[in-house]
Amino acid sequence: MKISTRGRYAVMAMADIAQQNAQGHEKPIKLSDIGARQEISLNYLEQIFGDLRRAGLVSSHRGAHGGYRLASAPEAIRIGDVIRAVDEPVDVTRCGASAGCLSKQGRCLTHDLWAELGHTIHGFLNAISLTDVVDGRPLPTLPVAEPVRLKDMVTDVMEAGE
Amino acid sequence: MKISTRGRYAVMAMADIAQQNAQGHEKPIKLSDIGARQEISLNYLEQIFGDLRRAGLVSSHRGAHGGYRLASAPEAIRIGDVIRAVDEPVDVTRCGASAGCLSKQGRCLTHDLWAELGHTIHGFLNAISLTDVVDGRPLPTLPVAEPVRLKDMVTDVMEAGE
DNA sequence: CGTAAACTTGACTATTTTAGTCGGATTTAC
DNA sequence: GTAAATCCGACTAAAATAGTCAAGTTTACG
Repeated sequence: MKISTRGRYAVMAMADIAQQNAQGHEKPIKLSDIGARQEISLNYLEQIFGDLRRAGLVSSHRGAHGGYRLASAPEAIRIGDVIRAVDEPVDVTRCGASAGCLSKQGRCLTHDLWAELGHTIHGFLNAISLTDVVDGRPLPTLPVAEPVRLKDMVTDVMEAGE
Repeated sequence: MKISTRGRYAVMAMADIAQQNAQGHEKPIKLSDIGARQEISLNYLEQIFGDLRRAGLVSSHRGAHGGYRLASAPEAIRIGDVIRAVDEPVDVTRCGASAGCLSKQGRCLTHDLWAELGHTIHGFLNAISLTDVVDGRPLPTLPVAEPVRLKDMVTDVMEAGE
């Protein structure tokens, strides 16, 4: 249950571009500069930006004085878009409603749980734009109250993990 | 960005026990039965239940007619507890505020983002008990509206991933 | 007592995923 | 035409994942 460096680097790099270069018609940003600022290897960035370009999130300009630009305004690029572009499996469940996993009963009681967890993660990442990140805007918090139950009030078995 | 089978199996197995055996003083459930119902190898289950027992989530009874019981009422066992017990790194960020990653500025603009994502995932999983899962209760949804912006309304670049 | 049924432990292994690296090809500005 | 950049695909090392296996120990029951 962790995020890959690919996904992290992609978001860092996109935020870097947004920060250098707020609007779309500025000059393109070189990967070597991004790599220097964010401490990411150039070769690895090239690989990642291949995905970002194919996903339509950035446009490239080749040759001398080339580089990358955001393909849309940074307010319109959601973090979820970026992660999905580079980090293929954003699945949380692997039993994609296939044979044997009828969400009715018997096996796979937990099917809905994983599906809903996936929705929660996506919902969070889709609610945040590049601009939110570079401006350091307050991020949405999950306003779900933890279920308070008798047992919890008496013992509180472990300290809520974190 | 996916959940491990260890974590999934642990939740499935705990839900299985809760389902067989709603209250704490029933007879213990054998791993071989759980394995048969949930189609999980006995050897693997043994490994997983070692973690669950050490975390205090189940109690074991050895020997003939032995097996496992939930250590608490199923309403008091949160899914987050189960996953944390078997699936050590529930970290989303790996740059734990260490050198070079001052969340102020410059590098690691994204630090707060990953931290908050972690909180969101934990919050979701902590809000759900074993009982919720076995009873198929409606799960909490993230009530965060997706940010609607001009650009989105015009093009909607990709179809929101899923 | 002995035996079978269960948990307990720890070491071992194979597969997959991750996180890169490397070498070269192509495009473009000057 | 040359240097600066993106592009591309194959390759590799390390780590994590998903198990397996063999040998214990404890307990119920006859």
